[in-house]
Amino acid sequence: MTSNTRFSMAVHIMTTMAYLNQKVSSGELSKSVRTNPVVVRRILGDLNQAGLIQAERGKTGGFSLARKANKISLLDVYRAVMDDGELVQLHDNPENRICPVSCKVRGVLLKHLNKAQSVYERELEKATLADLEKAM
Amino acid sequence: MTSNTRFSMAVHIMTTMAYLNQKVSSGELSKSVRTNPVVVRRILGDLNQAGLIQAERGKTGGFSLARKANKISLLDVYRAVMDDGELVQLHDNPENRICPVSCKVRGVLLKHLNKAQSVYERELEKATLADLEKAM
DNA sequence: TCTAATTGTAACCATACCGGTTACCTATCT
DNA sequence: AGATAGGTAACCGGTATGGTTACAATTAGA
Repeated sequence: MTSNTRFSMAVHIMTTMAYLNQKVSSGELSKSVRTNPVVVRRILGDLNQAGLIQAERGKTGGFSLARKANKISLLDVYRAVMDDGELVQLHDNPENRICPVSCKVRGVLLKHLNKAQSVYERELEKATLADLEKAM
Repeated sequence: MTSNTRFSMAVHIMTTMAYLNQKVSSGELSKSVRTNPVVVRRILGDLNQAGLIQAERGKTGGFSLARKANKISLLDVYRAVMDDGELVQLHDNPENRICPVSCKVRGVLLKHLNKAQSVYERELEKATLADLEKAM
């Protein structure tokens, strides 16, 4: 394991919600994703905190989208679910002060990575749950 | 751990090689990265297989860039070092055949992820080791 | 020919993280 | 009160990662 497929599952969950277009329980969603309801609820918790869904407790409880599907982008979902949204990590070994490269590389590399991530995110922003739902 | 910082280390290593502009041993490189020489050699192995560097064995052995620094992009390094170059993984739970979303989401999502990754990589392609080396 | 320095690998380890699972509390409707 | 749902904490097994040790293979040079 270790690959972090939460974003993929979150999109699956959200698309299912957009598709059904009514209140859904974590149990039902877990059947579509084919995993444990607790796993689904954990992800739904993040989506809820991000304000992308509404959660109702108690009997007859369940989850529904907080906005129309065409107003929720893949980037919204990505940000809600990925704690550290960095696609690529820097190594964090201590600097070797007598080596200029050791002191400066990461800063310079980070700028390029940030730019790349920015265009990546702008791409995710273009697609909405409505786009996905239409393709189902 | 578990974050996969090999790309960052590889860029560090390659930039150091561009900066010094002469044959370097894994021992020297490891001092700049501040890690174990074996870790450096493992990464150098990938870079070598990708044809980005040349390795010489034996006493007086060491590593040098296979091309000029302005002909090696960050994407070259990324591809050399990341086995599975996918920035984001799909979950691989089995499909629920009676649910259209379960059957189709991943395919549709994958298209968007591929497009996003494509622009990400095009961005990495723009920067070369020469650009990084100049900033040291 | 012998020695020293270096690359190339295999093996092993501790750590961290992930998704799955169980268990239980809380909230809410009937 | 009972049933059904969300919310969360705790724990587990599997696995990837970077670090480390050890050692074989290669090569230059005394």
